[in-house]
Amino acid sequence: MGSAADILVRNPRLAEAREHLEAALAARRVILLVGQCRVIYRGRASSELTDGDRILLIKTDGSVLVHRPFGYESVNWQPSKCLFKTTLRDRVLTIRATRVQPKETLTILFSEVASLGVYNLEDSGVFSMYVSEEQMRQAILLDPSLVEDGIRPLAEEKRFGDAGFTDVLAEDAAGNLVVIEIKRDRAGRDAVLQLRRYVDEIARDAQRPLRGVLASPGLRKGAQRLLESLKFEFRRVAPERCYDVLRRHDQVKISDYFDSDER
Amino acid sequence: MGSAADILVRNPRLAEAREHLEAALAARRVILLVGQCRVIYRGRASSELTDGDRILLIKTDGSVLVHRPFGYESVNWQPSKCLFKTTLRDRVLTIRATRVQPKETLTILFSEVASLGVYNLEDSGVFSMYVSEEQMRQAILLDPSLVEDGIRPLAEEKRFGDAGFTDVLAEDAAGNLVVIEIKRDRAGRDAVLQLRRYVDEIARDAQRPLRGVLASPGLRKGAQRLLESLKFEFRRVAPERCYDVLRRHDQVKISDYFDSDER
DNA sequence: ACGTCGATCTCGAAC
DNA sequence: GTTCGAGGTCGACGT
Repeated sequence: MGSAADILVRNPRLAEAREHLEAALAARRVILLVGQCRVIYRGRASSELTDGDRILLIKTDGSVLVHRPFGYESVNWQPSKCLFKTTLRDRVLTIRATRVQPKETLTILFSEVASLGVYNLEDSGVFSMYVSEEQMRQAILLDPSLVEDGIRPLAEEKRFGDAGFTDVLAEDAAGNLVVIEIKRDRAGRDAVLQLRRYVDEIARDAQRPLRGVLASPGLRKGAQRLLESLKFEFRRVAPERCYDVLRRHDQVKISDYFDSDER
Repeated sequence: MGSAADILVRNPRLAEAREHLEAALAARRVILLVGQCRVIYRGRASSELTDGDRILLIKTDGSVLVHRPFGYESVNWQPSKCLFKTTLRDRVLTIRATRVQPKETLTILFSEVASLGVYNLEDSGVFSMYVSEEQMRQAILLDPSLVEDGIRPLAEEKRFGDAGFTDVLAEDAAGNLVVIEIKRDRAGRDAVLQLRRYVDEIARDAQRPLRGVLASPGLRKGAQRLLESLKFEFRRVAPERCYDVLRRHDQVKISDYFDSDER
């Protein structure tokens, strides 16, 4: 890494800040600007934020984040591929980030800059997450007994009309079709309704009895009742067991998912 | 603001960085740490991110964000009210942010620090946003002709079972009940299903004919067909007209929503 | 605490 | 381009 900070200045004059900014934007560097600003957004909605101290982060892909000193979420933002324009007038440094589709603009007006950092960051790190819904699905395909003994998956990612994909379509020991909806977290009513959509869709073409099964670590309150009223079934599937299956089939890279003291 | 940056150091040794960090965490300052790190998350799910240059932002409320040099979203994070612990061992500066409920920990392991900034930021700015779904609802309550002439809202925020709230329940000129579902953006199939849920819920108790109306700026593709098959209606309601109504009733503070050159 | 729903949601995948 | 579903979604609001 060496010295990743190209620029790191405290309380720069606005003109100086603008010069660094222009060069950094042209070079597609990561920019951190901390100072007093107000923010205007116009696009899908409109917003205004009056003066205060904020952190502005501009990334290499042209995405923009404005953070207040508190709160997890950014107060204003712009996704990647923004076009930038800076102006300096009347002691205000204006940064405008424009997105084309949909057309929206984010305008940040700095009246004071506490610090400006410009960085040349290299990040080719690999990000892995466990256990996603997709991994639960893979585990169930590898070992369908996670859901039910004697069940056999019929096709991966089979599509039915506009209703989207069923998570898994299978056949049980008795020859019934089984539509399986998977949730990585406890399933609520919305998951049951989603299952119903898939079941309805498939029922239109199916020539044999059809079962709807919700596979998840648990059920939220209303889900049980709704599930019963629709004659669907619930199968408890713990992410831990899915992980075991994946590991047994060497589908998982992570080494210390359950043993690490980081857990 | 004066000098909001308490600390701003380039390439600090890890021990120095840790000292500043500990003091800043105790003082509840905003912290910006840029450098090479890897990240481990354990909680509702698990994730690992191998080495790379990242931006770490810790806020006054104990929220944490780890940003890669690209992408709008943070790669790892922790919501507010985290507990922190830092350690320095084997040339690695470890920052651990723990959340109690749900129990989850985020561990960031820095091997190099390009810059460390500690800030005392003041932000009492006011954030205003237009036009939200709630504002569209207010506009429709103020001027129901936005949806249909002769319609009269019956009650705000009337509740029905666990199904949640209807956006607006009204009575039309003929005395029918009208359930109105509002969307600020073009409405998709999910909005129609949501409307059905409210209509079904109310139909159980209603003593008179019931209509379901979807009020939004437009319809997505599948929504039209689903709407028709369920015998519901669509009413085009533009956010701009809602804004006009709100402004006419002095319900809006913003001055230049449509006239500003920021638009 | 849990459940529901909106969001400038973002992001990706399929069509 | 559009549509659809996942997300450690988050956050707000209500029970």
